[in-house]
Order: sequence, then C-alpha cells, then structure tokens
Amino acid sequence: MPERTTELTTTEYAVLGLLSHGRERSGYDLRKAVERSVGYFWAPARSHIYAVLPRLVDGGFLRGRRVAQRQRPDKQLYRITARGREALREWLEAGVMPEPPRNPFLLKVFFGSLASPDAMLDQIRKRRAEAERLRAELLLLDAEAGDGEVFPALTRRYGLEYADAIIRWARSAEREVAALKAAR
Amino acid sequence: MPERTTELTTTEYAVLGLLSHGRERSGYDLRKAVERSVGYFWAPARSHIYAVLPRLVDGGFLRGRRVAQRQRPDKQLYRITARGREALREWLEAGVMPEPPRNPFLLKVFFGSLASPDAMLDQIRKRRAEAERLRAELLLLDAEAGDGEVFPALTRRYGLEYADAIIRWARSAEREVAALKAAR
DNA sequence: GCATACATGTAAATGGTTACATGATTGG
DNA sequence: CCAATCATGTAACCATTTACATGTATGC
Repeated sequence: MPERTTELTTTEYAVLGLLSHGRERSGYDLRKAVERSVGYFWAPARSHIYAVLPRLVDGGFLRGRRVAQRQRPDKQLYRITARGREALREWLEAGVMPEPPRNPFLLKVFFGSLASPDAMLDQIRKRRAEAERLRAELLLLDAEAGDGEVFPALTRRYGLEYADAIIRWARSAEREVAALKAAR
Repeated sequence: MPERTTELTTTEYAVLGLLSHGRERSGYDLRKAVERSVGYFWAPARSHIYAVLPRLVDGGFLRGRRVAQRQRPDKQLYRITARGREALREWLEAGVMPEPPRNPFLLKVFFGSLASPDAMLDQIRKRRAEAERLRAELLLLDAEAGDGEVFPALTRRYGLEYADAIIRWARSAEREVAALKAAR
C-alpha cells in the first residue's frame, strides 16, 4: 500500500458508491448490483463484499440493520451515512493512483518467439474473441440503459473503445504471426 | 489462485522469459531489463524479483552461481535450465486466464455524478495525460528497437492502440463533462 | 428430482507491495 | 558534497481470492 492517502480500499469505495443511490441493500443485493453496473471493470468476490461491510459500519461509513425473515435467512441491510458520502466524494476528487501495469497476456506475446506460431495465433484469437464478447455485452448494457446517466454511459464507451482497440490490434497481429508461420 | 493450472506465478514466468535469451543475469540486471522491455505491462517490485529467484532455483528452473567481486557486493548470476525453458514454453502455449476486471479509474467515472464536474474533468484530463506519456514512451521504445523482433514489437503496438483508444475516449468525455457543467 | 435464488459468513492461502538495512564507487 | 549506480535481501503488511459451511423455497 503506497502511503495510504485514502482511508479505504477501492472495493470499499465501490460499495459506498453502489449504496450512494438511495436504497438500502444487503450484501447479496450488492453482489447482484455489481454485475449489472461496475462488474466489467470492478468485480470483488462475494466473500469480499461480506468482509467489507462490517468494516464500513465500524468506521461509521455505513449503518446496518438486521431484518428477520421467515422462511429465509436473516438479512443485513446497509445504508450509507453522511460520513460515508463525504468519504466517497473526497475519493472521487482525489488524484488517481496510476494503475500498476499488469497484463499477463502481453507477457506471453512478448516471449512469443519461444512457442510455435500456431500456439501464439491461438492465444491472439482467443484474446480477440474475449474482446468481442465484451463488446457485445457493453452494447447490450447500453441498449438496456437508454440514455439516462451520463457517467455510467461514459464507462461503457470507454469499454467499447478499449474492446475495439484490442480487436483491431488482434486482427493485424494475427496476419503478422500467420505471415511469420508461412515464412517458416 | 484459480485451481493452479500453471506451476509458477506470472512474475516467475516473466523472469524465466527474460533469462531465456542466452545471457546469465543477476537480480539487479533483471530489474533493469524489466524496465527496458516488459516494464509497461509487467513491473514487479525489486524485492519481488529477489524473492522469486531462489524459489526458481529450488524448483530446478534456474541455476545460480555466486560471483565474488572486489569493491562491489557479491553477485548471484542466474541461468535458465532446460526444465525452465520447458516450463516457459508450456505456459506460453497454455490458455490465458481471462484477466480479472480491475479499473479503479472507471470506478471513479461511474460514480462521477457525486463529485463536481470540474473534479471529474480533472480526473479525465489526467488520465489522458497519462496515456499520452505512455504513447510517447512506446514510440521511443519502438524507435530504439528498430525492426528486430516481431513479438516485442507487437506488444508495443498493442500499447499504442490502447493509449490511442484512451486518448480518443478522454477527448470526447472531456467535451461531454464540460457540456454537463455548462448546463449547470 | 434438480437447479436456481435467497442469504451470510469463516478460514486459509497467496501474490504482491513498501519500508528498512547496508555500504562502496563514480561522476558531476 | 551529493546523487546515482552497483548489489542483495528481510520484515511487515494487505487486498483479494478460492474453498468450505449451511439451509429453505421456488419453479421447471
């Protein structure tokens, strides 16, 4: 952790963010909300969400209340506090940490000459397929969302631009590796 | 770790990869090699490299030898073994794990409506500046490299495509957020 | 009869990070 | 004189992951 300029972890801010739009929710609800919203760029494990919630209550960022249910396990519902809202706003306005570079796929490409051209061709094709899946998913999300909120729409456009970049790259990379193979 | 289909961690494969091109190197050498090659998509901490080397020796992937130096601390030089080479090749040809989605910047954008438009504008501009720096760095690396190895060149092109995508996105996002601000 | 939705959590592992420790040599 | 280069490592921490544990109700 680099000097800890923020009070909370990214996942904690994600949870605060999801709770910032009014409604109180359970851990279970939050997990589903993640899938339908920030899931394609931030998807904490289920158990991680549950771990983070009591911590946020301890810090005064959330308030929780237990709801007994018949025929269902009890629920914990969480609501964001003024303090939580404030912390979230501060985080949003604070400088972004430059993300540590982390792309194992590119690592494979970099050392690609040690594998067979066919194997590398396969890797690149799979990557393209992944980007195409993402692209389709984002178009779907976009259609579902209509033109409501500006910022969520911006993240989807980012994703599309990103997916398109990979698809373009992959297409040209595939040609190049195929040529390499032909040239023996 | 998801079921552990590979024997080693990504950083360990990165080290094997860097040692696969002939020469023996020290931990210190490797760290510098990282910067000049895979650093913009895989950059382990210095201490992490040192931690990984003895582990690779234990597994038979590397052989190390101590070199005494006058006027300098002793060196450990490492060379890849046949076993190491084999493990690397297997990893290169094995399926890529789909990378876990992780983009804290997009998380901020997603919840951008909770901050001031100016703050968000600033965030996006900084992101663009970062992408422009990366772009410049990659062009430089490209120029330095000339047209030698195909695969490293492919990773640089990936980076450029990526950087351009972000720059394009940021430009349009900046306009949009500015409009939002003007609309009060 | 079986999968899925509802609902929450603990335990263990891990891959990675920063901070700390040490010290000589070289070049501006 | 100061910064950078050479050179290696330990210790502490941590954010996050998977596996494990438990059980009811509903719809196909």
